[in-house]
Parts: sequence; C-alpha cells; structure tokens
Amino acid sequence: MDDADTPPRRPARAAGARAGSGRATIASLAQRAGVAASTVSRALRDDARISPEVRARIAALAAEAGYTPDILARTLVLGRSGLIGLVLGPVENPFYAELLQQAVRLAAARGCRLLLLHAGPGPIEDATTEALLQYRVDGCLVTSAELSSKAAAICAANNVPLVMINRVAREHGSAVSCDNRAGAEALAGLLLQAGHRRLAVVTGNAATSTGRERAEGFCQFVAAAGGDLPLLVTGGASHAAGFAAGQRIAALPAAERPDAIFAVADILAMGVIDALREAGLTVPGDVSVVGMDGIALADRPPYRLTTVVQPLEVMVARGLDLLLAGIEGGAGAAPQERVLLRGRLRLGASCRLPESSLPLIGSTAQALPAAE
Amino acid sequence: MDDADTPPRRPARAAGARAGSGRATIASLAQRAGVAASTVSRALRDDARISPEVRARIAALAAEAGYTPDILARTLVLGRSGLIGLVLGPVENPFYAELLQQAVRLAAARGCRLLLLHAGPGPIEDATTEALLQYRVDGCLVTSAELSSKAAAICAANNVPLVMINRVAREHGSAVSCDNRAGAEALAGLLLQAGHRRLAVVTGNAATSTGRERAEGFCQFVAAAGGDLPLLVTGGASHAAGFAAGQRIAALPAAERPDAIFAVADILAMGVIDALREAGLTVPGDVSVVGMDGIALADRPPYRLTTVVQPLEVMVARGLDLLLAGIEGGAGAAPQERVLLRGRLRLGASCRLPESSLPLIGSTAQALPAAE
DNA sequence: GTCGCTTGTGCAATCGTTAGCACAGAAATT
DNA sequence: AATTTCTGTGCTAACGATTGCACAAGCGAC
Repeated sequence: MDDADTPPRRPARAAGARAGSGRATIASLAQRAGVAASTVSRALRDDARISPEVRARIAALAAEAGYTPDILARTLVLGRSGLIGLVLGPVENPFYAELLQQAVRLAAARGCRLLLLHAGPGPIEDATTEALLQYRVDGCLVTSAELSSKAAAICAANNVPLVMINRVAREHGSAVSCDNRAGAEALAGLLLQAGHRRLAVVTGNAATSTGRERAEGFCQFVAAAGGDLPLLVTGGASHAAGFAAGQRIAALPAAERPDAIFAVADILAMGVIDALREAGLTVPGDVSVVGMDGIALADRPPYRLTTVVQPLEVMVARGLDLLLAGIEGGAGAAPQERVLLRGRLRLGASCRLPESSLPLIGSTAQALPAAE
Repeated sequence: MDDADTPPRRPARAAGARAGSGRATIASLAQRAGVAASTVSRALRDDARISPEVRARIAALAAEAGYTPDILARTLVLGRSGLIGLVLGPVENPFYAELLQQAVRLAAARGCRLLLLHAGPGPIEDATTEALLQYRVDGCLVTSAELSSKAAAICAANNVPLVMINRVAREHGSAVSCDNRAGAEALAGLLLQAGHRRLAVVTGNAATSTGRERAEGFCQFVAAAGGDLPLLVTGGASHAAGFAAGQRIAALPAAERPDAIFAVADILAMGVIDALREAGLTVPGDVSVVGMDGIALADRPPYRLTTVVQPLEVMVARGLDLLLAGIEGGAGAAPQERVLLRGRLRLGASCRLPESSLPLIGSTAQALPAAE
C-alpha cells in the first residue's frame, strides 16, 4: 500500500511506548497539551517566558498524569545527577549509624540522594570506585579511613569533590570533624582535676586520624600539665576491642593499674567498662572511664558515660554544604577547607567528679561551650 | 568570513566537550579508533560479530583512556538502572546496621548499587517516594515497617518490585524473614524446660509484623504447653524502651514478678537486662532473659544473651535474588513470594539452662538445626 | 561467473530532557 | 502607518549509549 507512509519502522518500540504509557514524559504531556516539548519543559521549570495560562494548564496536566521528571535523562544534559556517593565507616560503631541517619535526612533536605558505595570496615573495592563515575556522582562523602588513594585519585581526576566527615583529608578534599584535640584536652583536664594521676588511653584504629588526634591531644595535655605519660593500650573500633583492652588493664597489678582511662571512642569505652566490671572492678569507684563521640547507647545505663558529644547534625550539614559548594563551584574552584567543630562535654556517671564543685573553672582546658 | 563554514554554532558546548576530554566516551573512543560508535559499543560488550582484532584494539584503547560506561545514558536506552532503593528501618537498632552492611556487599556482588531512600524511624517523605521514580530504581528493598501505603502503591503502579526483609509485605511485594514464630517457640520451649512458669513478653513496635509474630508465637506455644499466659509488657525498638519495660517489671512485687522474660528484639533485651540489674536483680539468677535477632553486641559481656540468630546474610541474599528475579521477569511476572528462614538458637548466659542435660529433647519445639 | 551466505561495520533512530536560536504575532515607538 | 521591540512558542541539536537494519567484502558452490 502506502509504503511511503510507514516511517515508524520499529513496532517493538511503538509497543514499548504504549506499555510505557504508565509513565508520563515531557513528550506525552506536550502531545496532550498540544504544545512543543520544549514548552512543557520550560513551563515545568517555571520559566518566565511561558505565559501564565499555558504554565498553569501544563502544571495541571502534569499533576493529573503524575508526571515526574526523569533525573537520569536530565543528568545527561545538565551534567549533575543529584547523587552523592557515601562511603560509610565501620557500622559496628553506632556512631556511624547515627551519622547515616543524619546524612540521609539532610541530603534529602538539600535535594540530593545518597548512593551507598561502601559500608563497613575494609577498603572499598575497585568495582565500587567505578560506580562512582558510572553513576556520575556529584560528590562524595567519606567517613571511612580506608578510602584508597586510588579512589581518591579517581575523584580528583574527575573533579568529584570529596568531603571527609570525622576524618582528615589525606590527599585532596575538604574535611569536617569535631575538634578532637580540644575534646580530648577537656577530658584530660576533667580527669586531672578529679585527682586522677595514673592515666591510660585506649587507642583506636591506627589508620584513623580521629583516634590519633584524640590520643595525642590527651597525652600532650597531660604532659603539659606535668602529669606522667598515660599508659597506651591498643584498642580498635569495636566493643570487642575495648573489652580486650579493658581485660588487659584489669589484669595489671593494682599498683600499676591506671585509675582513669580515656577510650578514644564511646564504643571502645563501653567495652572497657564491661571488662573492668567483669574483672570485679567498679566504675567509677576503682577506675574512671571517659569516652568520646556521644553515641546514644553510651549515655544510658549501665554506662552513663562521660564523653564529648560530637555535634553530629551540624557536622553532616556542614559537610554537605561544603560538598555542594564544591559542586557548584565546578572544578577545584573551592579551596580545600578544614572545618573543626567544638564538641560538648557531657558529664555522666562513669568517672569521678572534680573535688571542686565548680567544674573545670581554672582548668587549662576552657570549658567547652555548647557545640557550635 | 565563511559563514557557511560554521556549523558548530555552540561554542559553549564545544568548550564543554574540551573540558570533558577528561572523560572518555564511546564517541571519543570511536574517533580515536577510527571506527563507528556502534562498533565500539559492541566491541566493549563482547559482541561476537566484531572481529577479534578490532575488539582487542578497542579494549586496549578503552583501558588506556580509562573509559567507563555512563550507566545513566545506558539506563535511558535499556530501562534498567542497576539501582536498588533501600528503605532502612530504625538504625538505632544495630540489627539494621548489620543488615545495611550485608546489603551493600551483596548488592555490589550482583552488580547493583543501593540508593539510600530512607533511614531511621518514621514514614518516608513524599519527596523520597518521588526519587524512587526519578532515578528509575529497578527495585526496592524495605526493612522499615513504615513504608507508607502510598509509596507501596506508587511502586505497584510503576512495576517496581518490592521486597521486604524482616517484615511481611502488606500490600504487594515479596518478603523474606526469619521464621519468627518458630524462633519464639524455641525460646519458649527453652524457658519452660528450664522450669520457668511465670513468663513475660516485652513487645515491640505495634506496627511491625516481626514483633507481633514473635510475641504471638511465644504466647501461643506457652498456652499450648498448658502454661499461664505470659505478662505482656509494652516495649518498642530501642534500648531505652527495653530499659523502661525492665524497670516496670522490676518494680512489681516479687510474688508477681516474672522469672523469665522474652524481649522480641535483642536491643530490647539488653535494655531489660540493664534495668533489672540496676534494680538489684540478677540475670539469670533472679530472672532469665532471652531475646531474638542475634546482634553482635548482645553476644558480648555483660549480656551474653540467649537468642535466636537471624540468618542475616542469607536473608539479604535471598531478598536481593527475589528482587532481581522480579526485575528480570518484568511486570508482575514473578508471583509474590514469602520466604521464611530458620533462625539458629544461640545459648548465652542470660537465662537458666534446662535441668536436663540434653537440651530440648522431647520438647514440643523441635530443636532448630543450624540455619539453612 | 554470478548467486547466496557469512562476517564485520556503519548509519540512524531512540531513550527523556534541556537550551540555543528562529520566528510568529502583539505592543510600543517613530 | 511602518518599523522596531518584546513575548511566547516551536524546531532542532545535543547529552552517551544501544540496536535494528543496511551494506560491503570475502568465500565456497552451483
């Protein structure tokens, strides 16, 4: 018949289009509205050049059809996906679970979604690093110490901004963290003021800057105050590691045993306390224990841990804002930045209180004001 | 000058292409290889029709240029994004943190990435539901009880397969969970055999099927065994909720106080134990406490909780496989399925052991074999 | 020596969205 | 009244990848 009249030579596609009628597209809206696709696009984006009536009509049509823009197609044109890669640290530490929750919430508030690249201990796999490019991630939020330098290099090469939270940036990228040093100093001051002299530090994973800063800050403060160097006990990043450290401490002869312990993370401190108590020691009677992070679980019985609470929400918010600024600014426009936020001292029942009823007054460590 | 010779009328684009030289595309590879883009595409996908030499040459070129396909562009054509939406339950329960870790790992092993839609308590926001469509999520993994029926309807309307893990499907979608009833029965049998007669159940969030099933399974088993109806104590999904329940129980006059407690989640059981001990009661001396989930923290001192361990890894793996099957099968091809996996009883030190040295023999609850 | 078959490539359309430019008609200016 | 501004819209070319079809060789067979 009219062979010239059969340009749609892809019946399969046509069928697909029919089946796809479930999903409204700009083209389908344009057809129903009797206007061009570009007009629909502009109307939906509130372009001032489109007349109010047309805009309203298209908006109504879109709402009726349940139209939702396809971000993937948009990304192809605009180059921005709205996706933020998340590399999450060891989730056996509840701190990261809390961080996760904030990150999801705050990212959503900024119109972004999180692409979960990695969770847990260990370095991220190569395939995962590829995903970062494949999905055109706009930026990357990292809370793991294990971001391989290869992955970092790939981000750098592709202008993917990188922001570390609770970690310092090793190669490139900005970082947001709690003022670990100041927090550790405040705790050291607290313990010294309470009369403790034989101190110990349960360290974290050697690879994490956070743990190192805390341990160093604590020791240096003690040294500056003229105290003896604290006993260093190897810890880790889990309750089990803290427990093991606590067992070793409890096994020391009473004369050598420290009377106050700073564990560089709350989850560690919980393990330490459990080990001490299992060994028959009381906390804070025989030994004071303090931690740092401010996880919810440590604030409850039977720990009621004295700690420095990280301003988690603010940290995540600032991290996201830095990331978005880096994304906006294009290339390496935004200079790499390091943000330090003050933590808030939370007094629990896991350590002896200073004899003075005025806590911390006169201490070298300034009293920490409420975070922010 | 030669106006006719200026077809590239988009200098901005051209500049963008130059800047984008950092990213290799099929087109750029094709140009360098001196072949058509389609040839490159086929060569990289190992299409048999491309000659081995060309294929090798292009593969070498791609590797050299660090080419990575743009999944977003591919999605536009193929309709599959490789993205799986994740709606995560209350992460204050470490169980979900462990689940998260498994989900990321196993999804990556299957070539999928997780788009984090929601984490934490509360229902998911409408904007989040939209993201599900906007990013063309292939399927959705849900561990929250709070997936709004609206969100479920949207998934159904758009043929997005839905799989619940640790939850039953309310409206549509498949579900993978532990055999909560069988697990609870095993625990009930254990407690009865240990001679306990005054039992209590600390319940979960009323909205979660998991908690209900466990409580019901426990009570019905006890009733069938001729025991008194357990005391029901309102719990929740957190350590705090368990603690509050424990306090209420501890406050009962000794004559009315249960001598064994089943908390429907480990995190709850931990709270219960802490409250009992704070009230001066010993566990398991005065009261036996058992939980269910198998979280790592509960297996450690000072809890050493007797519990039923959920086969988490298998659960997530099966969930993902169901999801992928649903994605493969297209529309609602795959029938909705409910998978129940047996948990594994883990004997801790939080409850009295049966007098008989042969545990559970002759009990109505069959001994639970190792999961799967 | 042409036919038909296999094998390897290229062309062009398509997915859904955006944006540069052209262009129509109305309003404002000379 | 004729020309210059605006205002709205439409056309079309991208973004990057995939794929149906067309087409050019190469080769054995009749």
